[in-house]
Amino acid sequence: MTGIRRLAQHLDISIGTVSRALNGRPDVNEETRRRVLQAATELGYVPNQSGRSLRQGTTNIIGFMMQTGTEITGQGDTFFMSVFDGIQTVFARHRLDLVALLCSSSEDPDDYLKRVVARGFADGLILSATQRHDPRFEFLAKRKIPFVTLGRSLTDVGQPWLDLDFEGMAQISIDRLVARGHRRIAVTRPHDDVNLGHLFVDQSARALAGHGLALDPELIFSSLPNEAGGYQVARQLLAMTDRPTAILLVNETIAIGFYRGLSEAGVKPGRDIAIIGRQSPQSHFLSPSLTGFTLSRRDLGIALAEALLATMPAFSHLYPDADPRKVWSEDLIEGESDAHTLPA
Amino acid sequence: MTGIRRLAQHLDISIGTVSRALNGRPDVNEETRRRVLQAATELGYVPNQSGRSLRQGTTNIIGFMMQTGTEITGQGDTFFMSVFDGIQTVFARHRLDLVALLCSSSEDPDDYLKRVVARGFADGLILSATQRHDPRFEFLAKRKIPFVTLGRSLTDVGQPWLDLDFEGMAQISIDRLVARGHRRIAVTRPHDDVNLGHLFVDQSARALAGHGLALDPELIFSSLPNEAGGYQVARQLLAMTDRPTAILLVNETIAIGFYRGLSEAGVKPGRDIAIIGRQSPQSHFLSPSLTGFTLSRRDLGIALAEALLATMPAFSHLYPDADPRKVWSEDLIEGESDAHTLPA
DNA sequence: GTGAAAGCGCTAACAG
DNA sequence: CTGTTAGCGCTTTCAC
Repeated sequence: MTGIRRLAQHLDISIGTVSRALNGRPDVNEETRRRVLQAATELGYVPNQSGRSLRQGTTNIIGFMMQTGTEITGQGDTFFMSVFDGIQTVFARHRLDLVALLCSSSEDPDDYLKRVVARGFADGLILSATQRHDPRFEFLAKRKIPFVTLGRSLTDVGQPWLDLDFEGMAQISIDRLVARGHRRIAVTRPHDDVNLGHLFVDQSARALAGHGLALDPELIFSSLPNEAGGYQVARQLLAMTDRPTAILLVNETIAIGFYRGLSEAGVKPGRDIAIIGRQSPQSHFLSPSLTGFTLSRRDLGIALAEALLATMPAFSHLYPDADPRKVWSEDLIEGESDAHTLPA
Repeated sequence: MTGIRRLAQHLDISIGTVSRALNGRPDVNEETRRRVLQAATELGYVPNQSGRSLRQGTTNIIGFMMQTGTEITGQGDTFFMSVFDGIQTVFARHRLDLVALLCSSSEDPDDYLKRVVARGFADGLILSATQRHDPRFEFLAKRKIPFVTLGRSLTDVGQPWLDLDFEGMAQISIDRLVARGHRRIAVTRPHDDVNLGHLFVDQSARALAGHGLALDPELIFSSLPNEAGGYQVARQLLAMTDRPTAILLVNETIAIGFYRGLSEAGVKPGRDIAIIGRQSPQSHFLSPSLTGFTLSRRDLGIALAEALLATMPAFSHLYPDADPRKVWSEDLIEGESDAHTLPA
């Protein structure tokens, strides 16, 4: 005898009543409810999730899909941890649990997702690392699984998304650098087909065009979105005969490696080259200080969670005006890495 | 009509046979099995996890419990991402899925764990951030949930564990620094009651004693296990009248902040102070280069997975000589941060 | 080698 | 307000 049955027997009432009492149904005698709740605490009873899921067709679990292995993630160390924390403050209100679905680097993400969905693992999903064309979206839409993505894509099935304002970052950065006399400006982009790379490079080109300048294809540096990638970019850049005078770093993590690569050659940010990047817990400790964009990861998480809940039938009424698609703008923190002005 | 029932109807055989065919039971006609497997692929059938779990009492899921929020983890995402990747190479052989159980920073870890277990969420667990006294161990042992911990604890219920060799790091570091003429050596430790802090500080003291030296309590710096914590330590250290000549950094992430704090005061590692720390993707790009310990996170993950499986009845026969408790030693990579020798 | 049927723990519909 | 019961999808006896 185990589970709800044991609890019922212990209290000498039926399992139906126990279930109703625990699930807050109104049609239960308050005294009965009190006894049930107390006994549940005493005996440490918690409903078995499998039984409940099987019956209700829901799991109360939301999955955040991410790839494991270090080269891939691209966000800095604690990026996701902070986002998770924001998500959870929202989910806690609805007794939803967030788990990270870890797709091994040796498994195809699309296959992994299919498996997770078919198993009925989660009630909703959050996808990150959205690709320029992302088949996962279509699959989920066909299966009518609620999901939200952190990142846009050319694939559009009407799902909600949140994304950082890469166009805004590009525009502001370019305007700022041009105003300081820079004409030869480089940009970085991730090596793979993740969507943000396209957004960032394209908008940089447009912004430059607005000033009558062109984005030299030689000045688009592809890199792994990690420290080593940044170091590589620095080496490549330093080897050029006609070096850029400024560069935009699109990934958070690459600044550290990039700085190191420069310093080995005695090239100093804010004097010999202008850098605009993104703030992170690590970049905070670079010297000269980095001029870069910052955002509240926690707030981003909260918005992600609300956007997802707004698409789930069971919760949508609670989030009537959650923004289904939103570009999340970031603030520029001025540092010393682009402090100098070029002579005219 | 859905699930296995639909598949059976489609093939015009019974659901029992379908189940047996899919689960590789021997008592199935090979031709039948072939048809079932093919139909399953065509229709994209994957067994519902809740139904299966309810029946079998297992979930085929292993949970890795971690706390969200940035200050707490101390290790970066990338640390865990690499460990996960190692774990998954082992689990893939047994069709086990690894998920990260994300305990919100606002929830008590012990309560969270109870909830997860009672729900029957996972067949086994991996715990990190082990505390000096960790009630989670006793709880899991009582419930007979297989688990392994990344980190030791004074709490001992006979569970398997893996841990980094903090004593070895302390001993080697101290010996090395003393040999270079250092007598006044500082150590860091995490601010909370995580077990590794105790191990590291205690062994440092013993190692010093071996050289006839004492660990000055003033030279034990508690810090948040992140970049900001390292910066704080540097500030405190610089403010002292009788500064140490060397320091051991126990956390991976603090080196960056610590370097920055020093450089603001013009204090240079390897000249004005000796530093021994731990290598990480970020520390790789510090200058002067950090002398520090390194390990293969992926191999650590593999060992963790094997240690866990060795305790699970369903798999133990496959891992007869997995080491149930192992201190994982790290290699010292010589850098420039402790290059100098003190005058006698 | 296959089909029929029980039952895992739970919730919801229905009867009282 | 409470008890009884069907059935969620699946695996596993037990007959045949």
